[in-house]
Amino acid sequence: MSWRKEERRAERGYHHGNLKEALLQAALGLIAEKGAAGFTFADAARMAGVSAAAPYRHFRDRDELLSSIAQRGFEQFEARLTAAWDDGRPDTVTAFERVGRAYLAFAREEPAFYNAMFESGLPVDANPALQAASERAFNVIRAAAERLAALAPPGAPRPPAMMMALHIWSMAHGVASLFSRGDAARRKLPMSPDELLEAEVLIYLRGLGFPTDRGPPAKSAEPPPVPPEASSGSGVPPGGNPGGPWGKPK
Amino acid sequence: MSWRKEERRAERGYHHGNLKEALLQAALGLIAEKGAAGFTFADAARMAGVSAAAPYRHFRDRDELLSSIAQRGFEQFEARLTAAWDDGRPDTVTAFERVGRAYLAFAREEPAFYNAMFESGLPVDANPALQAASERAFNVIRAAAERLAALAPPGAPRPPAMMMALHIWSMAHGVASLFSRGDAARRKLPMSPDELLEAEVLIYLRGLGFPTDRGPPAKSAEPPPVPPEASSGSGVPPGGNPGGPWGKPK
DNA sequence: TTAGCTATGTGAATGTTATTTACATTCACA
DNA sequence: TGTGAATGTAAATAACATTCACATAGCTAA
Repeated sequence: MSWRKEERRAERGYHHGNLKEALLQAALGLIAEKGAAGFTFADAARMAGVSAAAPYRHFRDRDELLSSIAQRGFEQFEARLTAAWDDGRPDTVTAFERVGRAYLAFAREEPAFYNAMFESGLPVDANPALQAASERAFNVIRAAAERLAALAPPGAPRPPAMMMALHIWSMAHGVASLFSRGDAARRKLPMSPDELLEAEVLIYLRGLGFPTDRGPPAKSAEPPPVPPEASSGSGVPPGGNPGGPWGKPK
Repeated sequence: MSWRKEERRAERGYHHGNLKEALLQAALGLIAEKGAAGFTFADAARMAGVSAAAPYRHFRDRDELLSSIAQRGFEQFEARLTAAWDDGRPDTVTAFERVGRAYLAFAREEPAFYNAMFESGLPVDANPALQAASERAFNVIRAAAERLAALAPPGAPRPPAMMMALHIWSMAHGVASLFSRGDAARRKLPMSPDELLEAEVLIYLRGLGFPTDRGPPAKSAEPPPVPPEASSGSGVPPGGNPGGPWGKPK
């Protein structure tokens, strides 16, 4: 077995050629497996087939690797939220819910990124670049909330968009953290995390006086929703549960 | 400085006398400072004035210490939530909100416990005792939701209490995780985490058709709320913001 | 009281990790 | 083709987690 290292070296020569990227990928895999806490700099190096000191040519230290991953995570996160929002098509509420599902989907499908971003204990606001990336991702939610707020029913007081955005964010993050990942996900729930969040958001919006067209107080102030298009695959039939937020799932 | 160890030994003799508890306390302090990830078994031992091997007489390994802390945390958490709920006095909605504030207060005032419980990456459901303790804490929220659900307005469909409980839990957890602790708390918010959560819950309850007596759709189906009593000190004036969930904070 | 069992600590390994340092190998390019 | 910058390596240091053989103290039964 001890020839492995040499063989790999032979295959690729003294220089790796793409070590930085290889380390990021290795770390991503390790974090997905054992969490950011269990991830080890040495392991990543080993996985990339280089000595334990090599990574220091590309990252100041272990934390910088972690930060890089979180940074990249926020960027992909932003991209997915943006795609889900799709500029509010076909209608604001539908698109808004799609953003929520995208949030959960990201947490589920990219556990390593999500872990690095929200559960690694990284001092996000100590790193300006990270801070900014996180800000940009949040701004997608904020912009969506802005559009939603503008739709406030004529009579009702108009809720501050920022507050709405923070509320939605906290719901999505709460559901994702508690039910949509790792072991806690195994807790027996009466419904899937997606359904749970969807219902939560719908009830919340209704509490703000928005027409959600799927529950009791329905009176659309917006052009009627277009037949649902294929949404970013999130495992939930587009359009949600007919019959209100807590209609029994088929 | 090197006499410290001997002196301490002299003070207490060969046996510590209460090492297990001392280790738990030391760990609690260390986790509060540096997070569960940064906490070190050796440090705890040092802090308690014993050798690095001593702790193994009381805990199988570092993880078991962490689990013990999480366990104890869930117990205190349950106690605080129970006290906040106060069996639904003076009225169900008020008591329910108080539970929410207690959730945030715990996250804020017991960062070490909160960290061990929710952010340490401990496999909660791998440990039956932990699992059970966490369950018991959640049941306080669930019981409260049960009572709230029973109050559902006559005409409206009655929401499943379990779903409500999960929703409230996710809101509280989301706000606590994102805004009520550590560095992220420094994010400039338009309102305090307490106010944020209170508004969120009120809007949500209104969305379920509950009279929240502080917003537009008010028609109490319950004996009118008693003048607010002093609630568990949470920095928010008991009774919340008059003028609706998003009335401008004074 | 005391012999001896048990609980609790101690020091000295072992093996692993993070990180630094001095030195080696390549690459890019003047 | 000579050379400086970039990228790797091995070896060394220091801190941990964990284990093991041995030391002490507390307590109990004779």
